[in-house]
Formats: sequence, structure tokens, C-alpha cells
Amino acid sequence: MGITIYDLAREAGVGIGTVSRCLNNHPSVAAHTRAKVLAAAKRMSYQPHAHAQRLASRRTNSISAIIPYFTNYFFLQVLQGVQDRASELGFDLILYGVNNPSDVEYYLRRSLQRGRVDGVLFFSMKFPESYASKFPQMNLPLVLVDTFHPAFDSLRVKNREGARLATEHLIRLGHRRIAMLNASLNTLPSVERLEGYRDAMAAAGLPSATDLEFSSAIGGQDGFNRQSGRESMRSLLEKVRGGHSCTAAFVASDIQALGALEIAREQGVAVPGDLALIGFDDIELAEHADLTTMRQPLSEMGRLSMDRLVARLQGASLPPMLKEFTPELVVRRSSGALPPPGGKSTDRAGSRPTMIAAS
Amino acid sequence: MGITIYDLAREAGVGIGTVSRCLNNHPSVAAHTRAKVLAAAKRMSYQPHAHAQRLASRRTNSISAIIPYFTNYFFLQVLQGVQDRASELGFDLILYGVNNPSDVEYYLRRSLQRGRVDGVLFFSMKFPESYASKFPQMNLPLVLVDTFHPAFDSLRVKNREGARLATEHLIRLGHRRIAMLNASLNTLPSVERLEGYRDAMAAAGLPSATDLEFSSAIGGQDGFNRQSGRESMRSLLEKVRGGHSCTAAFVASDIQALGALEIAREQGVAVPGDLALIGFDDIELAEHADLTTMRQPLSEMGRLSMDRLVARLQGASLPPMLKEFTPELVVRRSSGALPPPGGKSTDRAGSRPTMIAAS
DNA sequence: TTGAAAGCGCTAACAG
DNA sequence: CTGTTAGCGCTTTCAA
Repeated sequence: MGITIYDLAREAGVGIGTVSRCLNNHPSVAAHTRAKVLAAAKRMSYQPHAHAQRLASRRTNSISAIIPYFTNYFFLQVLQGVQDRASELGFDLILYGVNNPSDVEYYLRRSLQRGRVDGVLFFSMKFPESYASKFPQMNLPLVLVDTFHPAFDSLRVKNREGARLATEHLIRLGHRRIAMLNASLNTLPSVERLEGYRDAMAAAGLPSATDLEFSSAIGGQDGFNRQSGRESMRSLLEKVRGGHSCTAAFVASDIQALGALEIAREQGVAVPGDLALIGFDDIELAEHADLTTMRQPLSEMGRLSMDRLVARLQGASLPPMLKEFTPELVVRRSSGALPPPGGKSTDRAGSRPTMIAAS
Repeated sequence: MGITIYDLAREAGVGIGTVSRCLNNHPSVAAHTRAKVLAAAKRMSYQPHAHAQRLASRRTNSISAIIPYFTNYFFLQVLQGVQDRASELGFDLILYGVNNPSDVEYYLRRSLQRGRVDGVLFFSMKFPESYASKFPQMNLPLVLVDTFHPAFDSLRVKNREGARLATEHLIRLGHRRIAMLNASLNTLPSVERLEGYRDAMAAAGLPSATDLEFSSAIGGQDGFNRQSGRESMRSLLEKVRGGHSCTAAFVASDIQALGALEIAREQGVAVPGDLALIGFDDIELAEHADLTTMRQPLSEMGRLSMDRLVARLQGASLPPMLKEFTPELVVRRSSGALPPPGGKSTDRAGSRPTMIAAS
């Protein structure tokens, strides 16, 4: 019910082996033979059968991406990079979105099935130890993105350094009492961002202020959400009214920072006037909210993770690689480093921020 | 290099046909034979080879989704619904993200390749007429989401009605001079939303005010972006300062409304005080910006489109279906229907909006 | 109910 | 350089 290489072979007056070679750009085919076959293929509008190819060649030309909560800007950007690059390389991307924890193992098992995919991209979740041996065993390449395991390639953001840079920005602006509004400390990024914050405080000789460290895991996604930001901000403002001084806050993610901004607005606290704020991620909303933040090279991470996977596919038998990305400070108004919006704004398509490359 | 049904057959002392039947729950197998085979399968931790199955059975158990600009909340939500349901049904979802127009044909061709996928979901773009005959011809089910073609199943939002409801909301609040800030009129949704706006104005006996209709396609994505919203809003305010009266605006999408809000803020125009605003979509940011808007049942559309595709897969030979969804009005502060934020806000996890079901 | 055998459409090794 | 042949791992007749 479809044209096969047998039809082409007959049409072109050659053997099926030759047809296959022509179609796959195998070098040892006479130029005129190739021309003849390709002409026939075009004439009959031949289309290879993907699964027959895959069965015979033992390569699927597809990879799976196992990715949490994928209605989230962070993942989306990374995914965009992955899909872009995959498409360029002729790979199909099978998307496995994790909505509850049990999905993870299901998708891992499915990906491990013989011959289903050539490789796996695993995002932002703790990689289950029980599967660590299965990938090498099945000889299936695995690349971790925004998470880490010693046995596999990982691409990560330098959370600690990013947090340090963010905090230093506030310190440079003259703040001494700086709060940290964090997500769940059960996640590695939160822990690392807390460390970076403390690093910067200590390095500046500022009194460690654990009384100004807040963390909330409320509202799902390990506290990386708006509600959690609201909650932490409320706690902070309460303490401030209770007599603690505090003039700035570093928030573990932009989405939490947006929640924090809402509370500030509700309670009449001016940002950056009364309280300077800096976030982390540079999600799209950050620009709209004029939020100073740390930008992560999201889609670039996606592209590079795909490249790494392909390198593995091609047999590179290197030791596990850890590639780390340093976030970049993006200065907007919420941190108080920029003058308030003034006069006639020449429109620069959404007020382009001042960039300061992070060392 | 993997366990095959031959291994299982030997282990269980039966033929490969029997093994296959057991694995596929074929009825005519003796209970104890089945038990024996399944035990062997478990013991040897057998995994079927996806592509061999697909080649032999002529079913791939996967579908492709061709989707534009997929770093966009609208598509993401729909996609989430699709992936959810696909996963429940045991289908793999192959994601084809369209970043430039030429991708569309490439992905359509790829999807049409014999045996690659069982069905195709096509999103939000004009379906190329030149492919309209190819799908029936290849007997490949196709479902359109947020777009329309008479020959195929379509799931759509009632843009015209939604726009009418939005405009009526403003009229009900007493506004008479209501602007419409639109995206590119080359897109169907924009045209329909404009019609709905005009419908409402006419029905209320308000003078048609084409001098208050703005549209901008600047900034990509056919004008469904923040920059375009800024641009339109700037034009509007200029006109107002030039003497035109206008107290409210219906914006074709939330993302444009956010841009409009930015300009209002920059130019010291109070929303909703000086100008009431209503958007369309109910993206996540809408809540943060306290934007009144029309909510579309995004993930439900995704799930239903998948269901429809599966129905087609199972051979239902029905006439093309058109399912339309009516957007729902979500009232927040930007339209001026709610009192300004007051006193001690009992926290309702992000100020839940008042809902008014749309007719 | 079951086993054997014939493909599904292609790739790749092997002669020539 | 090219044709032939043997699988890839499974599903599905067809007899038994």
C-alpha cells in the first residue's frame, strides 16, 4: 500500500541493495545509477518506512525528553532549544511530561525499552539511583539537564555562584540587611542558592542573618511558585514590622519574586524604595515586572544537551562531563540600581535592560 | 543483544506465535500456557521491541503534534492536555515545534511518511491547502486545534462570541467609547475577535467607532506579543490626547494587554480609573497583573483533540466534526468591576477571581 | 488451542 | 560498483 524499495528497484532496473545505497548516500554507487534511482524515487514519490529502517538499522533517530511540570517557562525555554537542535539533526523528540512522581519510572522504563529511542534527556529531577545501572547496561546514552549524577553527563547552572552574584549586587548598592526568600530546602537549587547568598554575606563581612532567611515549600513545584513567594514575603514583612531591619531581598526564583511583589504592593511597601528585590531565572514575566534577576542560558542549555547526547550516540566513550553555566546579572528597576522611569520613554521594544556580564 | 520472543518461546517451551498471543492478550490461549509464558517473560525481564512491533503490526502508537512558537503559554497548556491524555492512552507524542513557516511543510511531510505516526494534531496555523488531499489519501487521521478546515475535525474557540462577551462586560460597566487593540488582521482569531467586538457595540446601539480600532502585527507571532500591545496602546493614548474620548479597551490577547498596561503605567494613565482594560486568553500572568480576561479551556481542548484523534484511529468514519468552546469571563480589577484592593487581604492563594460563566 | 511459516520494509554483509 | 541474501523482532495467517 506504499511504494517500497522493491518498486523502485524494478522501476530503475537495479537491485534493492543499490536502491538502499543510493537513498543513504553510500559512497560506492556510480553517479548515473544514483541519478536514475533518485529520479525513480522522486517520480514515484517514494517515502521510506521509518520503522522498517529503524528495525533494520538498529537506530531510531529519536530521543526522549523526560521533563517535569512542563507548563513552566523555564522548562519550555530549555525544551525549545532541545527541539530546535533535534530537528536540525533529524531527530524526533518524544516528549514525556512528568505530572506526578510515579510517572518518572514509567517513562524511564519506557525509554529503556529496546529500540525505542537512541538516547534520553532527563530534566531537573533527582535521577532515581535504581536506574543508574540500567542505562550503561542497555548502552543507552543519558544526559542530565539541571540536575546531577556522577555517572552521567550533566549540564547545570552554577546556582551558588549565581546567588552570590545576585547578593553582591545588592551589597554593592549599599544594602547590609539582606533577606533571602527561598523555596524548599529539599531541592538542590535552593540549597545552593542559599549557600551563595551566605557566601556573599560572609565575604562582605556582613553579620550572618539567619533571622532573615525564609523558605517555603507551599503550593507545589517544591515552592518554586508565586504562592510560596507571597508567603515568604509576608513572613519577612511581619518581622520587619516587629523591629528587624531589612532593606533588600534575594528571592530564589522570579516566579516567587512576583508573588513577593504582589504582597509588597498589597501592603504598601515600595519596591525598590522600601525594599530592593532581585530574583533568579529571568523568565519572561520578569521584564514586565521590571525585576532585576539572574539570567540562565536556557535554550542554549537545551541545544548543548542535545549535542552532547548526539556525541554519545556516535560512540564517544568519554568520562561523564559536567558543564556548568554561570547566570548573568540582568539589572532592572526592582533592585534600585536604575533611575525611576522618567519622561518620554523612547521605545526600545520593552525597555531593554542593562546587562552586566557575570565575571 | 536483547531478549526476543524466540528466547521466551524456548524458555517456556512453546512456539513464538503463542508467545505473541499471550503478550497481546489474544483470547484463544489456554490459561496455563499464558501463565507459563508470562512467567518466563517476567523472569527474563522481556521487553518488546517497539519498532519491530510497529513494522509488523502497521500501528505506531504514536502521534505527532505540529505546533507553532511553542514557548507560549497558550500552546503549552493545550499541549499539556494532549500529552496527558496521550500518555494515558499509551501513545508517544512526537513534538514538532514550528519556528518558521517553512517548517510546517517539512513536518507535515515527515508526519505523512508511511508508518511514522498514526495520526497528526495540527495547531493554530492555517492548514496548507496543498496537503488537504494527502491525509485522506494516506488514510492518516488529522485533527485541527484552534484552526479550521472543512475537510477535517476541528476544535476551536468561539472567538467572535468571546469577544462579544468581553465587550459586553465593558458596556455593562457603563462604557460607551470602547477601543479595540488587535493583533494582525491576517489571522483568523483577530478577525473574529474584531467582529465580536463590533457585534457587541452595534447591539448596544453604540456608534461604531472604527477610529478606535487599532491593530499591530509588529514583533512577530502575528502581533500576539507585548510589543504590539505597547504600540497599539501608544496609538490609542495619542488619539485620546488628540481629543477622542475613550474610557475602555478590549485587547485581543492578554500578552498584548500586558504591553498596554506597561504603556499606561509609563504615561501615567490609571487602569481601570482612566481606562478600563480587558484581555483574552487568561494566561498565567493575567492573574498577576489583575487583568480581567476571557478564559479558554486550554488543556481540556488538548485532551479532547487527542480523544478525537484516537476515535479516528479506531476507524470511526464520521463526517468532519467542528467542536467549539465558549470562553469564560474572568473578572479581575483591570476592568473596574471590582473594588480596589483594600485593608487586610485574607489570603486566598493569589486572590481568586470572581467567575461569571459565559452564557 | 497451538506451531510453523510467511511476511512487514529495510540495512548490511558478502560475493561477484 | 552492484545484485543477492540473510536477517532485524514481531504479527498474523494457515494448517494441524
